[in-house]
Amino acid sequence: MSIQHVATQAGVSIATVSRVFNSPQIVARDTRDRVRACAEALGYSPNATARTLRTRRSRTLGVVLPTLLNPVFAECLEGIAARAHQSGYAIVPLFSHYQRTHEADAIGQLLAHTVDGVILTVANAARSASLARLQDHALPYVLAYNRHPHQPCVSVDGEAACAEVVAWLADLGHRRIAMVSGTLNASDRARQRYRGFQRAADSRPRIRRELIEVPFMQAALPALTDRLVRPDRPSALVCSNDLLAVRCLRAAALAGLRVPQDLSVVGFDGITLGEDLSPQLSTVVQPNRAIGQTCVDWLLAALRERVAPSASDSHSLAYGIRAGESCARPPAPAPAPGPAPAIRSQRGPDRLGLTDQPCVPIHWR
Amino acid sequence: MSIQHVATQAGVSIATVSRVFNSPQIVARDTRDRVRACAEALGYSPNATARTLRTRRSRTLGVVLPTLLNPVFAECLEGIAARAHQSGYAIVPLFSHYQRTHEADAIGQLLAHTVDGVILTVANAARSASLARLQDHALPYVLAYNRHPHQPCVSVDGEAACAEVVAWLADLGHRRIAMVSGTLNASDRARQRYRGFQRAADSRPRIRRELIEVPFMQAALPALTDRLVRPDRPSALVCSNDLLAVRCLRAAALAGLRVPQDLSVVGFDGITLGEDLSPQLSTVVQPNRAIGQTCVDWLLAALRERVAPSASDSHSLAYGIRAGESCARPPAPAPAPGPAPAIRSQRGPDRLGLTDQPCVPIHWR
DNA sequence: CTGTTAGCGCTTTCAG
DNA sequence: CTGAAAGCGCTAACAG
Repeated sequence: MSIQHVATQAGVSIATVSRVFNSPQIVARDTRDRVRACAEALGYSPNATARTLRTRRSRTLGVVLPTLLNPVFAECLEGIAARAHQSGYAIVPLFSHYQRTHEADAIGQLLAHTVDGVILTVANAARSASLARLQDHALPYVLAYNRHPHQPCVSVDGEAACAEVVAWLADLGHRRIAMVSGTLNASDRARQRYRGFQRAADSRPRIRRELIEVPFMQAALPALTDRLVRPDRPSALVCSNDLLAVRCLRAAALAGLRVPQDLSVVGFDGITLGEDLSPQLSTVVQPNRAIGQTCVDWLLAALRERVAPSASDSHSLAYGIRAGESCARPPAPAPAPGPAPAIRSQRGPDRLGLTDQPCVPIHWR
Repeated sequence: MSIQHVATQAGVSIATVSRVFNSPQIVARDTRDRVRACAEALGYSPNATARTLRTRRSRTLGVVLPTLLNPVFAECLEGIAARAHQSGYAIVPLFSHYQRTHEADAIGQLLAHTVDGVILTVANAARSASLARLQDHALPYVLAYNRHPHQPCVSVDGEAACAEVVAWLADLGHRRIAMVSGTLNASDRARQRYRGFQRAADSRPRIRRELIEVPFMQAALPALTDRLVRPDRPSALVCSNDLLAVRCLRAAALAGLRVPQDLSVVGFDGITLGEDLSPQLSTVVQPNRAIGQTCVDWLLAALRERVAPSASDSHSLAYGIRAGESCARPPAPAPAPGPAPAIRSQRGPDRLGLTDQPCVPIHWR
């Protein structure tokens, strides 16, 4: 079923049929109607491949994300897919699993597929072979989640968000606060969040900060549990992502600690499932869907105007902080103001409980 | 950078260059090496679009899934993407959000894109306009998660799994068991699971079964909580999926019920996050990744052999049952054997706790 | 073993 | 307003 069939059927040339589909207004009313009727009757729709070959525009966007196993990226991809579909674009997603080689691979594939543009999240926006390659080929792209002054990025200010979280925990009375993160080396986003954590902690003299780096998600549970059973354990955990935060919740349960009475836990990402947990996860909420949609909109606008997205137009979207129920005052508050602390001594193993004092909301945006 | 450039550079015809990339063995060793060197030097890689137009094979697979917001489909898509990539195929995913019209839409897009085959999950495999359309166009397809005797499906026997779950709950002493499901009308998988639930419950005379149908995920929490505070509440909940199960856990907490002491909850899907919950979610584990991979393998094999995947070759993959920690004997066991039941009367609101009696594992596969 | 040639289905000048 | 014709980059006969 090609344009030729429709043309002969309608008694016109293929050029006319083409016009009917691409610039209907320049075709005479009745020929247009006739062609449309024939196309409809034959069930014809223009072949996207031929069109791409001819116009050198595929109406296809490449997407490179770390993994769908983290709901953050799944939500983002949903947003991308929805908006792209609305705009008549298809997407070709590839996953890097946080590995540079896969990242490079993916770019190669997309280049061969003549996608019109690329949305991607890289390990390190500062120096990425992938980005250089895209530039070489003059293929427009937008970074999602990464932040870098010289790259076009759609993201949230994770550094500020983490600083804010630390400030609130400090105000609640926490003195020993640990950041729980995946390998800092593997992700510039994780480093950014850690930087915010450091900055805020160091700006307050009485805070003792600590970094708990868990290289592999599998090994996280025992590592965390070990840390939490020691007497010098932190009273609050700031996690670099929600998946890690949920694991911390589990580790706390295994260590016999109640959240939030014995331990406060804050996540980062705002995955939907966190709202259903008990205690509900306190977390920094990123607008994942909006990040995806913004990337698409920006990229398509750039395509329309034939200019590459410029770093100076980068979007920093607003984040929110969900108070949740996993944060409260520390078990032994600072002696300064407030009622005298009651030391909790008997703590049954394998016990979890919601706070009986109302949770102090941290902040909403 | 086209085949022409490489050809002139290497001093051969474009046909030879093409051969070097498609059937290297029929090209003389040294011409082959020379061509390869030139291609490499020029950074040439064959244009996929032109190749598709010519060969009518795009090395692209269409994928239509309900949504990525459910980790089940995210995991499945990961599996699909990984295997497709391994085999040199790209994927074009589209999401139906459980709506027939979107499903049809998606098929239209994929048809225009000349994908080589389609992997999809439909609302109702028994009569689906989408499947009919694919057949009309002789586009090979495989269904994921759906089960139907006359369709090529890769799935798990949800009916048997649910029946098994009910049997074990009954053996634990549960008499009032409810199935919690999304709209049965919207999904043949949900209906299948419910059928297993019914069958198993009805085969045991003393079981009182009940269906709690929650049309919208948003409305689920109050509906469930309301049901759980009533004195005639079920002692066990069999949920049609893990997301719903997690919400049940939340509803139980809000209703002041401890899981599993006061209420047992079983999920379906085996999402990874369930393992980190406290109590760890008891659930039927589906091999989501393997389902995706199997779909790809089957479809590509069919493509290779130029035959459409046949219903008679459908794959029924093994499921597992994760014992977890969210199931135990009911609070007031049947009077027959065992110790006399202690009625729990004072139950503080907003309290959660892990079981203090060890959880009875249900089963592992 | 290699080159020539005819399209795949479509868009886009250029004439009329 | 419409048609003829020239390709987009590549593959696959068919000759040699």
